Amino acid sequence: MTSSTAGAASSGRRPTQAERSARSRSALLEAAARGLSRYGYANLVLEQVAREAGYTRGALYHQFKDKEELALAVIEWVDETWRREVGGLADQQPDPVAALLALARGHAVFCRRDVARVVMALRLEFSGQDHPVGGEVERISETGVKRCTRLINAGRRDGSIPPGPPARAVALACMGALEGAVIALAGQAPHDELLAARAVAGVLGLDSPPAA
Amino acid sequence: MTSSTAGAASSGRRPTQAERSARSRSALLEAAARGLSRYGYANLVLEQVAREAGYTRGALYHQFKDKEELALAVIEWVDETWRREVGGLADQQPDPVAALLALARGHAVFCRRDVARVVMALRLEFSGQDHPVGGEVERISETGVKRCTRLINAGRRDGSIPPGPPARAVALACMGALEGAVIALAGQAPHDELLAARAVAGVLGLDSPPAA
DNA sequence: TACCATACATACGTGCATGTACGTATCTGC
DNA sequence: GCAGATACGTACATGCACGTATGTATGGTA
Repeated sequence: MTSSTAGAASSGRRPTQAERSARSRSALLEAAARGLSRYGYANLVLEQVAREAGYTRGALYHQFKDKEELALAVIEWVDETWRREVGGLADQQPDPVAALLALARGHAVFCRRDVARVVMALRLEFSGQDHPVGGEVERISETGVKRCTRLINAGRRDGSIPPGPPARAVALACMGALEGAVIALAGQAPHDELLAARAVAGVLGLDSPPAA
Repeated sequence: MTSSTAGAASSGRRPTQAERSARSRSALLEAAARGLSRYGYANLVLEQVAREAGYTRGALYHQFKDKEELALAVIEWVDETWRREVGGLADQQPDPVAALLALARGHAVFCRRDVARVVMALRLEFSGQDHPVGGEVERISETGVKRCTRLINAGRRDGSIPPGPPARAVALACMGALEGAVIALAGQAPHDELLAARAVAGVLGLDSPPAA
């Protein structure tokens, strides 16, 4: 009965305290993500987060140093998930245009979860300040823009993307339009995918992409 | 010398108290708009608003009942300006597609001022709540979407816009992509106009619009 | 000039959310 | 089983920003 030392994730009758801790952390993280997406950072009330996860603020302050660290953990978690689910999708495309469109569609699907608006909400809330949370959001957004910029430059070299404004400006508009459209649609499947792809295609200066 | 009863807006030596009041109100309103755009509602500190306008909180609470009424006044002011500068531009276009593209370009130009993000910031902050401020923002956003929907339907009837997802979904994506792109570009003239127009054209399913 | 209303500044009270200190229960190594 | 650590709950203290009450000066009016 005490063989719950390792590997007994959901089968072991007695959960080890490491598992308990991880479960608590996950639950709190998910609740915080939902809360941040809905209310933003300033309006996020930690007691509500803890209650929604089935705990009290005591548990929260045991897992995270303070509100800021909680938010940073949420951001990192969302970013990791995004890179896995969306970034990977774009990486295995043959040409730049296909990668950009896959990125758009993947992001739309990714944002069907309520976690969608975390990044944009926090970016808006902290833009201009030099708050650590804002800085982190800015950082991961910047990597996205950079990736987009590289794809645009590649597409322009091989002729699949027409010339136009500086690649960085186009990339900024791309990501912005994508996020804006997806948030406005609020996960209205299945149109979100098509419309997201159309938005980025339009910004890139391409003609209407295939509806499939 | 006491002929400052009426019409002596900026010429009268002694400003009447109605003028003084109006000036104060304008200054406070403008500062509040900048603040809301930068920090959102919750993070907006009224003392900072008043100080930035050259007053104290006393003046602010003399002009506005409370924080909420101040925010509502800002929203109304921004909305009126938008309808005048952007809505009018779209109204005098001959066909629906031209109107939608004019709307995109006009919005981009409109958002070169820092007031740009007020609406989107507040909409994100209050989405899901039933706060009066959020309701008002929702209301004016809805009228924009409705206008866009009508234009899309008209364009589809006359064949200038291809069929696709429900007009309302397309309209939502249109406005979202437009706002997102413009915010991301942060007033980078002159590319913002072109890229905004491209974004909406893409969402509508049109081919690349003229670069002019 | 005397009086009142208005515009604005200052001072105070209050609520709410964060962070911390402390208490309690459950798990692990000996 | 027992001592230590770990997970979590409870209670308290602090700060910050809002809203209000009060004071003061300036403009309008008789």
